[in-house]
Amino acid sequence: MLSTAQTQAMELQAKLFRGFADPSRLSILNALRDGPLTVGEIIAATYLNQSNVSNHLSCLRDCGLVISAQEGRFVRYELSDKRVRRLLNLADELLADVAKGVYECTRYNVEPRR
Amino acid sequence: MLSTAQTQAMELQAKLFRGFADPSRLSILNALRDGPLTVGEIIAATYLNQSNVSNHLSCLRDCGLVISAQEGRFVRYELSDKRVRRLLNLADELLADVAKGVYECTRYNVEPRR
DNA sequence: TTATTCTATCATTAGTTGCTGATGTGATAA
DNA sequence: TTATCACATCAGCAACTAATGATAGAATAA
Repeated sequence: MLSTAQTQAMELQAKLFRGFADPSRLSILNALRDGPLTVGEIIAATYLNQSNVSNHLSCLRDCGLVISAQEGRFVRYELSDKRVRRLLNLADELLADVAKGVYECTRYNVEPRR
Repeated sequence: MLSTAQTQAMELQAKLFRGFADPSRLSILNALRDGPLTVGEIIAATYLNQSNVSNHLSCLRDCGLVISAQEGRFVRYELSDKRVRRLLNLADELLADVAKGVYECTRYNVEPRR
């Protein structure tokens, strides 16, 4: 049986992965793979709007995937840990092999809109 | 600017992570870390109900994270790739360090219900 | 054959989450 | 000071998704 502690650990883990599990957040994380960026630079790199980027950055920061530093009027963000990059790399690798399966995963949200 | 190809790649990646980003699916994946299990064994290990497990397994299989094999009346599931296990391990590691931050990530769905 | 076991699928519902525009805040410039 | 810039926060809506119970199917046992 699952203890409460195990359940909690899994909820935490799920929340961690949720940081990676949205295209907008992933595009932000990918933009940060090459180094720190200000919010404005992230907006330019991702073509998301300011409000949207800021919301996602808050989540990513709260969840420990990125860290931020105020620099004058700007705020600079970067990946918090080498392992965040390694997770992204590992996902890239895995994706290369299972891409076909993922692409065909039509269980949720890929049905043509009516 | 993001090309369509890049956008698609990120949507695929997000979908891949989404497989990990739900407590129920994670509990299934964790149960499978130690080796293959039948659906019934997964139900017993996770305390999720049959329908729920079956739905999540379909998604995990479609997304390439697990593979299945019929064995008589039973269906045996296992992780599809060593890298799935490595992703889980890496997440464990990362979580140990950022657990505090994740725990305090109250942006979504952790507010006390009113 | 019929009954039983094991698993998959489906529809409904309730809850969650991302997006947007408006507003707020803090820092610098004029 | 006031104006402007960079960013954060908030509320509302629209869309998505997980859980459930009912049903269906496939394999074996009786």
